[in-house]
Amino acid sequence: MTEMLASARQQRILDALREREQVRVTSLAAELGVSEMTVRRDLNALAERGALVKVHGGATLDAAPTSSEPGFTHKLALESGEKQAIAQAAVKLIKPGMSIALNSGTTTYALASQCTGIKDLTVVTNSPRIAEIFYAAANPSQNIILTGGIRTVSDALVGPLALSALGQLHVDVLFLGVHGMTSEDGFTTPNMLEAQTNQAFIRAAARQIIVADHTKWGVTGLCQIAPLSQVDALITGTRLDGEAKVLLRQALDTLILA
Amino acid sequence: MTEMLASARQQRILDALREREQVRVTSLAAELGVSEMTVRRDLNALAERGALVKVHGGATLDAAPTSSEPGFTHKLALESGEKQAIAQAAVKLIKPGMSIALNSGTTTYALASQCTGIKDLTVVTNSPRIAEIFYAAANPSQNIILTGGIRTVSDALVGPLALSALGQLHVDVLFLGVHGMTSEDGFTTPNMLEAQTNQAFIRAAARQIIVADHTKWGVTGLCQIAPLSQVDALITGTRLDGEAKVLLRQALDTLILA
DNA sequence: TGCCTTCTGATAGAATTTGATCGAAATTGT
DNA sequence: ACAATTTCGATCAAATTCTATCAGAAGGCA
Repeated sequence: MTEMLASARQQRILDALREREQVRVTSLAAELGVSEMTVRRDLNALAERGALVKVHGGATLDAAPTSSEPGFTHKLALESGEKQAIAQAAVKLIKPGMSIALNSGTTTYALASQCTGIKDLTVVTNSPRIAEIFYAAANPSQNIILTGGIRTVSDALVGPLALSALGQLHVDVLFLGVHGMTSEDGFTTPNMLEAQTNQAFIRAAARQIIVADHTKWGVTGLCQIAPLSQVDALITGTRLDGEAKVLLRQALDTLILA
Repeated sequence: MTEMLASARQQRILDALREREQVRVTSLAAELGVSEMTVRRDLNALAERGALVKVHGGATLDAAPTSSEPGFTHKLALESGEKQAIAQAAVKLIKPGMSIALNSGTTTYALASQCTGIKDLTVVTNSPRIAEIFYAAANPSQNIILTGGIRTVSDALVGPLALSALGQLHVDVLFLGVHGMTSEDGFTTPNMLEAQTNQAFIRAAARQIIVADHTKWGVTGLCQIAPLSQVDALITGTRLDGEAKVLLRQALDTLILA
């Protein structure tokens, strides 16, 4: 049997790995007809490039089960009638020439996809996906600013860079999506870094408008973004429960039911 | 057997390559009835054109074992053999645990798509599309930092936010794609804001490595990023003309021909 | 024919790859 | 916890491959 090129041998190791999840040095040496030392060197080379992970006796694919991230599907945001209604109510508040901010979230995503036609709009967002909507629309009169930072699983850029960026910016209106809201705990989110970033959003905006469907009421996330009274308005769905309406009207200047 | 034209011989090498995926110098020399030296020269010529990638002992169509992973490979940047070879040479310089920076560009994009498997890698980039490669790969040991800013048509985030972000960061190695390079004008780009951002990239990195295919030599863009001497190394294709090699070897510590 | 350019082959030294060996380290069984 | 077994990494020598360089062969042109 003719000898095999080193690169081909490494390719076969990866193929075997994908098929078997796990390979042993001894069996690879036998299968490939080379010494164990050579197999070890190949595994080292591949591991150095991150193509596999070495374990005692062989190698395995980078386990990384990547716990099913809830994700963020295009549909999810746009299929919901309530989110669409909220977005429609919100977009009426946006006029040409304004500057707005949108944090990452499915409701703000729905709002963004209704804003691409507005002239002379400046948009600040920490969501690459929301930014992508505007990039794709390529409206030359619009100015899209992405905050930078590290991305969370829910597509939000957070961390020092995001905070630093938001500290340098001021917008007319912020539309903020949240994960939960209650009378006692205010607006909350499950991610501490996102909460911090959202607080920076609030400081950067002259007016704060929360956009949240009715299912968010009564939910408390890990970390508070702000008490109810700290924002100017809330846009939510008509299905919101009656008691909640009363409590929200007390705490907020404006409650819009879409 | 009548002798064969050089071009016909190279064509037969390509045919054999398409059929077998891999060819070795010794067997080609025997099959074609020429010396190994001639085969090597043919392989070099074909590699310069990007038609194949040389490996020890022979050549392959696409030697990057990592690129065999099915998935998110945007053809546009990845189809060029020369860019692939440059990316392949560059990725060898990246070790697990390092922090790297990638500016926006097709060559850095090709490099990024070969880096998704490297463990404990921190990546700073101003390209949403490069960031997206890493987001999609979702390697939990990797840390992806997007600089923020305003996006140019060439997918680069620029402006005050980008500069501010890069001013706060320090990475081990920068891989910088450029639009042009000449002896007199150094590395250049047609966009002034990108030039400014790229300068910030250079300041943020302990080592600067330019990645550019041979077509960039002799081209001068609107705005200078840096003189040749300001960077540590250049990775380019072997097709680079001889005089350029001399000039670059004078100006740079390291010239890598991939 | 004589000269020049291009291609090819040969050679030598450098670089890479491979296999073997051996002590160190890790795993397993008791 | 201890010993036996297996596996790992470092090192050296051999083999293979690569690059650089020189010399000869083939073809074009005056």
